[in-house]
Amino acid sequence: MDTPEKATQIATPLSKFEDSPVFNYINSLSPIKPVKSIPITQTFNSLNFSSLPSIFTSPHVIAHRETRFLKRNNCSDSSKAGSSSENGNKVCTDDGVAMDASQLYDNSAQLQENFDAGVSIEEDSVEPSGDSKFVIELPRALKYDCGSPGCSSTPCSVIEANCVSEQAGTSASVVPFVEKDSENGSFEDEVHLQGASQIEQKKEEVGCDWESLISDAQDLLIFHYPNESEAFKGLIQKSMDPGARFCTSLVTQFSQNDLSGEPKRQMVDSVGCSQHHEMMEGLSAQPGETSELKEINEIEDNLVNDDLNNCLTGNPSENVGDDVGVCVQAACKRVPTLHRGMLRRCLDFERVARRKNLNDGSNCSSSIILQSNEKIASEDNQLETLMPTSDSPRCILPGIGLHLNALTLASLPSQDNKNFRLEIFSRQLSLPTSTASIHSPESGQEPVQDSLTSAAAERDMVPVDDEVPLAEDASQTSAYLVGEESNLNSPKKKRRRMELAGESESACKRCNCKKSKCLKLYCECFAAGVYCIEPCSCQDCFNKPIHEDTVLATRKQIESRNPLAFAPKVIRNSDSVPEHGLHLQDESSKTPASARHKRGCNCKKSSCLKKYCECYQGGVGCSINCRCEGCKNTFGRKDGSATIDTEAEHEEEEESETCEKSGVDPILQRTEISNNEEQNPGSALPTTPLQFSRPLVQQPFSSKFKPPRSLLSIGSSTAFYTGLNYGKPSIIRSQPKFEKRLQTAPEEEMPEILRGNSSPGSGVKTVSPNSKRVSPPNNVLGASPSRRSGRKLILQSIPSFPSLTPQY
DNA sequence: GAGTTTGAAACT
DNA sequence: CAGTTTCAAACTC
Repeated sequence: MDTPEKATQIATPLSKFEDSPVFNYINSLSPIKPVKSIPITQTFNSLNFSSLPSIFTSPHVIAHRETRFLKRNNCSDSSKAGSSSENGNKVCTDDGVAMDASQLYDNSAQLQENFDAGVSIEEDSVEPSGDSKFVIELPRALKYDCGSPGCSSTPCSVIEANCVSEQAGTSASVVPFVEKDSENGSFEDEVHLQGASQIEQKKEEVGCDWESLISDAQDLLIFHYPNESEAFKGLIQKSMDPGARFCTSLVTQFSQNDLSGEPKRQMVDSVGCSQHHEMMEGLSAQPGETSELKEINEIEDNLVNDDLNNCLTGNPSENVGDDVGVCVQAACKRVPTLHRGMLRRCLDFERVARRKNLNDGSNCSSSIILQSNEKIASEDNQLETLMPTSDSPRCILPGIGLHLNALTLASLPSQDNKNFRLEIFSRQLSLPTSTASIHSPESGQEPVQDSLTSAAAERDMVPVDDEVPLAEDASQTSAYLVGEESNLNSPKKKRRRMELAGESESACKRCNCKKSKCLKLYCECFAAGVYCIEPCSCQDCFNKPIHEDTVLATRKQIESRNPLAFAPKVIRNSDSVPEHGLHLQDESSKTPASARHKRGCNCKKSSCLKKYCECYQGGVGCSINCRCEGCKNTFGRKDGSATIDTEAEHEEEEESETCEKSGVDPILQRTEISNNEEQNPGSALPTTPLQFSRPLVQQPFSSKFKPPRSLLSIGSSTAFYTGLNYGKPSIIRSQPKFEKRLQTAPEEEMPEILRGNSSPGSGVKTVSPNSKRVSPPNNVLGASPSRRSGRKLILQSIPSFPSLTPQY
């Protein structure tokens, strides 16, 4: 490439310099004899050998990056900036879809090519255009992969990145790219404006195409995943081929496969994008390809997705930025805000968490999903921190569901964290867990199935819930939606999905902060560990990916003040160990609710009957920790009047009524349902029968629970707690059945855990209100216990865990 | 949609 | 640690 020339050029000056009188003089002063430039030249040569453009580019990229950030900030602050980023994400997602389609071909080689192509595309975009954003990320990834000692192989990182992109749903991970792209594309965007506008029109017409795309992609993935896994393996093994081009891969696929049926269609999707793009730009495309594609497109009238595909696929050969820009616009409209926002939101935090978790290893089958997530993180140059998937032996170790706080505290067991993350991701991200799982290279079927199962489980859950639009996290909803998509293509379902999405979105965290800049716990988004998104009507919001540093710093600060600040406010009984004591469950079962508010409320006028009351809002009864006056909490009164099981049941009934309004109850109902499902794993999940056992188990913790809005700390940190550990805040009740069965084993473990982790004091009731904050240690501990609870479920499914948990 | 109420969070 | 202030959600009209 260019490197050799550059090297020579560089070398030349050096040699001249050596010959210069000044140099000689300096040499004379120094006792050390200068070595001639040859070695230096060699160095460059060596670099040349590596010849990874990424290496050279990366520095530039990095340099640009700073600039990019500045730009971002400028743009991002405006609400639109976020949209652009989102769009970008979508674009990436679309690409991912295209990739998936290509994967369907079952040709691992093709898949590899695709991956390579995807990588190359980014590189290409970098070199020619010099567009900072898009380029930046990949180069870095490459760089890290190649250079970082920890990284076993570049391919992995690359693969991860690809996977991320592939996960159409996971757009969140892609976000960084998107933003970059959007920025880069400014120039190009203008050029393509017309095309974009056209696309937008198409989008409007198409309506749900995006979803259909996703669903289609999922379906394909599901069916073909085995191949994919193989392909992934191959990819992993295979070293990156920077030179490979996406177009090439597409062409190859096309030529290789005279595709029939779906494969063709997929091809069309993937290829069509580039084609379409070219056509729009008036660029010359490969003739044969174009014609064929057109035909295909015609055949498939419904593939309005072309727009998306185009955007998604992006024309590698051409400026990515253009495609991105166009796609972004198009994608924006298509993609439900939920997905976008959620994805982005969560991802960033995740990423942060990852950063903090340097130790995360990831090879376990379960980790597969994590890898995908990590890939996402890597996009933002997180690769540095990321450990090679293969490295970590820890997979076995029981992870602690961490919330960001926990992450900071210590290196966490990779697996659990990953799992949690995955779950979180699945929730948060519109992308179904299945997507993520698909990408896992090593996981082979298992991971996929797991993810699928989880998704399926969610689906199952959802259907039940369907009728009851619960206040769910948008993330959950999104995940659910995704899951649905995979299986359900019927228009009704889609509509429902859409509706749900809308509802979920409404349920999704939104803030209206005006003075806090969304950097205080006043802000629900911030408190939940989630970035603010479009739906938020906040002012001067700093809780955006752009201000990641600020957000993190603020979080740290707040955490330093109150380690539990970002912990879920409501803790399940089992999870709540720190406060109530794990053993208490039996005893605690007598308490009004299985869950309790972390700190307790301080209500004086609301009688704990309104959402002003955090306990009530969380769907939990008041406890000793509460300092409320005139408590009438329907979920359980402070005095314990409601504590009895029978009462609890009544309350549940009442709650169901109440909750319908509040939106909390539905969750509970769901949980119950989920429990039933868990009991009968096979019943619900059609997709992956075998793996149900695991997913089912896990799901309860992760995905199934749809904590009440306030409770649901969607954010990574909180999300971890909420969803995984403490998770189920509102769910708490649902647990009764679930817990009772599951806990039999778990609870046994719990005591040990408590002993090991929690201070003796925590054992029973950390009643004192003050203790609320005292818990920091507990929190940490609590996190682990909560994990266990989560683990518990997992453990049942997985034999190995039990042994591990006791250790704690 | 504006205004009020409420209680958590933040501050002193 | 207690008291006060600030803040934004929840609620009411």
